[in-house]
Amino acid sequence: MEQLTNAQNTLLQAIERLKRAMGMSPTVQELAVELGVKAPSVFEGLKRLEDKGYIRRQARKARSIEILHAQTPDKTNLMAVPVLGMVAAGQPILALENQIGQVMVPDNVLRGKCFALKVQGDSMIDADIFEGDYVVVRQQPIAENSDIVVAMVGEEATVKRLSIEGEHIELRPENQKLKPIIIGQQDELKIIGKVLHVCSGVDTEALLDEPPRRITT
Amino acid sequence: MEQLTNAQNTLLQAIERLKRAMGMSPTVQELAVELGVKAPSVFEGLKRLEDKGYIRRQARKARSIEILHAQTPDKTNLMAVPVLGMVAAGQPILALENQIGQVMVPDNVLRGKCFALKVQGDSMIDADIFEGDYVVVRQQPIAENSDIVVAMVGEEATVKRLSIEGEHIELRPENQKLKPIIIGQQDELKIIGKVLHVCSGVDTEALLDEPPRRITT
DNA sequence: TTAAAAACCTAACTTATATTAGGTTATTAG
DNA sequence: CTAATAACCTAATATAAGTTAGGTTTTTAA
Repeated sequence: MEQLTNAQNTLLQAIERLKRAMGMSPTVQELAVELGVKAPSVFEGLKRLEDKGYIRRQARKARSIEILHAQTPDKTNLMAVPVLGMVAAGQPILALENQIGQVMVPDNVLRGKCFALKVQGDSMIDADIFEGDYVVVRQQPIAENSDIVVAMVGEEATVKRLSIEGEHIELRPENQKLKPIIIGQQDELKIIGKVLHVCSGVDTEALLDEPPRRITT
Repeated sequence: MEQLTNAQNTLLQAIERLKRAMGMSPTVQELAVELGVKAPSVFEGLKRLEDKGYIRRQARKARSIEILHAQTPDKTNLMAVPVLGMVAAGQPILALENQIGQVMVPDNVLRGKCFALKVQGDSMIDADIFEGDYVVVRQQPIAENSDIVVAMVGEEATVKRLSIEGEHIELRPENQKLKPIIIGQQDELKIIGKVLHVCSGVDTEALLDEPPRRITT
């Protein structure tokens, strides 16, 4: 990979900085302001960075800079969340209570009192929630229309998308093949909480077959 | 939070879908194509979504839609990476070998053979690497200019930014207060690997003070 | 059933963003 | 020292993206 000049280095770092700060790729002009130069200079610099393979972009598209070789690695902040049991995503099976483990969750998704449940069944696969995944749930007694919730229907816990249309309440699976659970006036529905995040089953096998070699450069 | 109409719901879902697929917020026109309608219709829909508090945007800015209430939660895929020891980010202190634990890392950052090291010292704080953090390292004997690397200088392991200018090699701290380590011709420098990611120290205290209440809705 | 709101359209228009042209001034490598 | 490249500029231009105006049709709620 080809060397970067000073100015190119500064530019690449500015892209990373702004991207982090704004949560989106900066525009050419935003970079120009940040660096105290004019837009065409930035544009030229971007072409060089692209030639050298550090970034990729889509011609004429706004905010389309993709960083291929970040100068500074990203950071993840994980928090442990207790796993309180299983929850059926297909046929409702089991209930909650008693901690059976922990999952790690990026801390920025957590809000309020959270816990996790291991998913059984395949009724939410279109929402990318699969058997063995963990749903991170914010404990709350009320939910809104179209929230994905964990709810008790009678004695069984389930994950579904909540649909409230006036008086008519349904728990809808996210799976073409399955039918909604319609909640009648006399059915007992308890909202346990709202699903904030999904963690896929953890693969604990070591990535490292051999110990790190030490080779002089 | 106010109810969404059908069309608004479809729009919000399309925003989420495109955002995931493209890695950036879609434009009004891209949404129009996706939904098979014209741009002004989308624009109108966006205003409604904003009024109802589901999204936020910056007037006239391209790709500035921020989702405040996602319809479908994000997913994290974590993998366990073995922690092989400590590494000084200030004064080089200790070496590697022998697994002392594991850290969880989002799987998309991993490439090749990876392991983790716990960081000591504060020489890389400007790169957001703090004492107690874990650096995720890709094992490789060669690195490029401006990579953040783990390297052995004599018998000590350290994390620094590698600077190669022709024959002149330096290990530069990312901390205004500290000086670079200059590598002479006879100094022994072994590159252990490149830092791909940083994980902050894990907070294991439970988030849940009380067990989930069950309150009927 | 009827009025209001939502959802859509076409046709501009404005602003933002990317890009080109053509030049000057540093910097770098031989 | 000199030629080449990089880094910058001003001035325009082209295209993308967002927005407005004014209308029709569909849906929703009273």
